[in-house]
Order: sequence, then C-alpha cells, then structure tokens
Amino acid sequence: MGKIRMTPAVLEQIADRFKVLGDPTRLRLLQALRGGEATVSELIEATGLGQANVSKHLQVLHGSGYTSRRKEGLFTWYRLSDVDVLQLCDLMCGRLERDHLAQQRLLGRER
Amino acid sequence: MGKIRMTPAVLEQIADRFKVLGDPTRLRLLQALRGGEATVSELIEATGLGQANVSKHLQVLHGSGYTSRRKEGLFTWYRLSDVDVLQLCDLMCGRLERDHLAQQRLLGRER
DNA sequence: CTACTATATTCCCATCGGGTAGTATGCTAC
DNA sequence: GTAGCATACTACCCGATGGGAATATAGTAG
Repeated sequence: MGKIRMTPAVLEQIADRFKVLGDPTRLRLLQALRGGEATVSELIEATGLGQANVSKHLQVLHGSGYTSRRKEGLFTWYRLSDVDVLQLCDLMCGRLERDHLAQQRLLGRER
Repeated sequence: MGKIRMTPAVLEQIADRFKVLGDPTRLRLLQALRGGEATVSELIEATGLGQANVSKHLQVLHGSGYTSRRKEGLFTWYRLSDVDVLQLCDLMCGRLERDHLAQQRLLGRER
C-alpha cells in the first residue's frame, strides 16, 4: 500500500485533493454525475445552480482529475473519471452514519 | 451501502469532513499520530509548527471526530479515533500515484 | 456575414480560514 | 500562597475561495 513516503510535500498534494471534495456544491455535481455523463446545462438544471458557478466548479473537479470530458459541438459532456470518488464519499458517509448513531445513543440516554 | 440519501444537507456535512482533511497541516498531525498517542508538545516537536497553530488544528480534528483525547495532569494525549482516516488517506494516495504514473508516461512519450 | 446558443472566463464582493502573538486557564511543585 | 509549565482561547492580519453579473469564446444556423 504505502509506496509513497508521506513527506510534507506529498501531504500538500493530498490535501489539495481533499480540498476539492470539501465543497458541497462540487459534491452535488459529483452526485449528479452518478447518473452518467451529462452536459453543463443538464447539471445546471439538475442542481439549480448558476451557470458560471457550475462551469467554474467543473473546471476545478476536472483539474484534479475527478472528471473526464468530451466536446460535442456546442456541448461539453462531463463524466466521473473513475469510481474511487464515490468510494471516498461512501467511506465518509459511513463515518457520518456511525457518528449520528452514536449521538442518538447519547441523546437517548440523557433523556 | 447507501442507507443515507445524498441530499444537499447531507452533502454539506460530508463536505465539512473532507474540508477538515483538506489542509496539509492537519494531515501532518494525523500522520504524526500514526505512531500512536502523543501529547501536544510532542506533536509540536514532531512537526515544527507553532503551539497555537497545533492546538487549533487539533481542536478542528477532534471536533470532526478524527481524534480522541484524554487529559493526564498538564498533558493532553491525542490519538487517532479509528483507522478510517488512514484508509481515506491511502485511497487518496492511490489516486496520486496513478496520476503521477500516467503523467510520467505522457512525458516519456513526448520526449 | 448576423443571430443565437453553450460554455468558459473575468471581475467584484463578501466571507472563510490559516498563521501568529498575546492572553487565559488549569495543573504541579514548592 | 507564588512560580512555572502545558494547553486552550482570543484578536488580528491577510490571502484564498465561493457566488453572481457581465463579458468573452466558440460552435451552429440561416
């Protein structure tokens, strides 16, 4: 597993990757892409976000390699570049789930 | 897997978790904790960061449940609360590795 | 060519977040 | 009690970032 040594420089690159996922708007876009390839317009409609906003975030996602894209006439089709992204989200989601359960247990005991 | 529906509210919570990992200083602290429980002073020495800085980031990590802690006299001992954090880092690290390889292949071809 | 459309980019503003210095808290030793 | 230490908290500066309006680019239709 650990072929890479976790030097500060490497950690900075990893942090950059996490930072890209640390924005709800971008996560919404990634979720929307779960359904398959989509154009920018479709993503705008699916999320209700502004055009400039969506376009900008898509550049960020693509810049970090989370998406692939192809141009077809006026349209740009975006898709998830691999499934690791979803795996990351699911892992994080699992953490959330457990924490919520733990919190509910605490609340249940107190009341 | 997907017991939770990915509503915008949920995605916001997930984004918050990722945001915490999206900072190189915090990743350095998590890495330092890989070696086991440590006091704040030890983390300061291990990383070379300022005291206030380390303390603040530890609050953030603890607030998101990435660490547990116990007080012992003057000292506060921090430790990783589970191994999922490391799994997340390894997954992200795997992405990095593949991207670097892909980039090297491209550079190799061009020259 | 002009008009229209989809996407990208630029600019501006408000907010957020990291780093640091200084201060506060709280424990220990004496 | 005082002195000293480990840690936490506050205040401040400053650079980064998200959002939106306006503008630019580039492809299409006629």
